[in-house]
Amino acid sequence: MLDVEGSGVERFQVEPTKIVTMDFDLAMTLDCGQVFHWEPSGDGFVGTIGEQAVFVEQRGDLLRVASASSRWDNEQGQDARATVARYFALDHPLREICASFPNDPAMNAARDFCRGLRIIRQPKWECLASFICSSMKQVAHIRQISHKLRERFGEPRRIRNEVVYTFPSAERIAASSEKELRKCALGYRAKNLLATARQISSGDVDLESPTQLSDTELRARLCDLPGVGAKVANCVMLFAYERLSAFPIDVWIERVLREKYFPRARKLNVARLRAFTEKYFGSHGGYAQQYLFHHARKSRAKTNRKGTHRPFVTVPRVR
DNA sequence: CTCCAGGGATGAT
DNA sequence: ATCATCCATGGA
Repeated sequence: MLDVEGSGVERFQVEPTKIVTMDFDLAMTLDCGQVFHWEPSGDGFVGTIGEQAVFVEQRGDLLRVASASSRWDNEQGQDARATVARYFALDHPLREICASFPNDPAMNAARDFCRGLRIIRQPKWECLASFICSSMKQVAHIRQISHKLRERFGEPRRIRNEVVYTFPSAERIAASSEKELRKCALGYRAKNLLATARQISSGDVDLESPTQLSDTELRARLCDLPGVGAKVANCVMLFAYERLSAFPIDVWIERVLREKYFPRARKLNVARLRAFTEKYFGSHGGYAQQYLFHHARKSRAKTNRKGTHRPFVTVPRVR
């Protein structure tokens, strides 16, 4: 396994600094299913932003930040605050964004529930790879896959007496094999992740260049990649390309749309739902989607499939 | 144990 | 163009 002590990479700690925030809820932002690798540490969280290991802790409107990285990665030193502020999109006008949401009961409930949730700016490859692995997986298991990929193929970073791992580059994944990837519980997704990594590492596809493409063109480019369909493409557009109108439709959102916006409707295929979401939720549809998603997931968790509360607590059977 | 999950690719109507 | 199946895996 990887030996942090003996890896030969010198590291240093940046002094903890503070960031003043407004309309930001760190825990909810990290727990809403848009990103999969942050872990609780003390009263905050540890994770990586690109190649940097980061600790973040929220106290009211204050964010305490500490970071560590390899020496040559961070010559400029104290820009951890700028890195964190950009990653968490603290510059998004959240008040205005929420005010732009449509005024209906489901949306209002979600907006109230998700106060302070921000759509973050993720590294493109990391986001793309994570969502290729997300197909037919629960959030908890995507987190497990992310962790295994990092542990096996990423680089260790020490932060606050803990070890976190960077997300492996496309080159590193491409140099792997389907067999190795399957050890990370990827199942049939291994083939897609490997094929996409190869297209990127070969230079055939550049994730950084298409930033000036239209949403439609960017979506088409992403859908050319193995394992990427409309849903995954929209997630990557929203979470990594800052296309805030992208509206991923997964099983949760489809359920919300059917129940809250089309109760008792026949002939409701995905195409019709898409037409509706694009005109109804507008230019910040991605934010609206994430609020609806998180609210549905967190409030449905304790109820059964019929949406009614369980009449009694189930007791584990003693064997 | 059973159910189902931030779907996509493929082949059948 | 729409619809049905299969694909692996493990958390709840």
